[in-house]
Amino acid sequence: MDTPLALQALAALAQETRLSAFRLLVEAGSAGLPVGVLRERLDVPAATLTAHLNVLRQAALVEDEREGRVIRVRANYPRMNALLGYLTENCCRGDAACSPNQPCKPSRPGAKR
Amino acid sequence: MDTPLALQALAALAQETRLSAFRLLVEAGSAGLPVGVLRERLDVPAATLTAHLNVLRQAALVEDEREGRVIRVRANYPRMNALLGYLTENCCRGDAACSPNQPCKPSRPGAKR
DNA sequence: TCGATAATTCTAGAACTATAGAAACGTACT
DNA sequence: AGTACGTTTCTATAGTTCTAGAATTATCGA
Repeated sequence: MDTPLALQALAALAQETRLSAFRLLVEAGSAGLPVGVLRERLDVPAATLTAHLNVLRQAALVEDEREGRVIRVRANYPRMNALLGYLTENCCRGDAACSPNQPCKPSRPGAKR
Repeated sequence: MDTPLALQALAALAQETRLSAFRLLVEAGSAGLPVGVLRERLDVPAATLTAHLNVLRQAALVEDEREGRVIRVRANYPRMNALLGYLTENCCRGDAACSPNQPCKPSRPGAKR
């Protein structure tokens, strides 16, 4: 990940509604959540949520897929892991004891809550 | 780490000069760097750098110590690790295969560059 | 084709953030 | 005391981001 992408991702996450939305999606795993469910859980007007989702989309932190009228949104785990890696890159001059971040992979696509 | 602290840390990092400064400090390890060295490497006016350092300080991402006229700034590793942990918390519904982030610890305080 | 529902785009005002010059402050040296 | 140096605070301006109502688009079922 390069600096402009990391900045975009950080700026996207640096806002309460977006951070909460992203965390709900990270928790939801690869099944993701419909926009309407996010709207309900976050309790924001639809236009406001869309504006925030657009920021997360541009930063490629989430992806979505239409299912009829519903749009299902998912966290982009590889992008999230790339961001974590970027932040710890060259930690302590690349010392082997440092930066041992392991990626987070959604392993149970449709598991129950 | 709670949500307001995470937001503050993310907002602090979501700016080019601050992100670069923080990364230089992460790389520098626990020896940190004097403000003047940061100013030189980042090539920004002193007042601008101070304003940015104040944001990183408020977010507790850096700490500093006066050494005579020089102020030496250090990355706050525990805080950085807490932020990374916050972002992956409850990843994929707390699945054991997920969120195995390991902390980054500066292990060689005064190692050469 | 119509009506309902899900989500989006458009828009504009309010709130916030970045930038950097000038002045001030703290420490060191003579 | 006086000068130099490193850093900060103060301040103002320019620029960006947030928010949400109203209008719009897309899909579905009858």
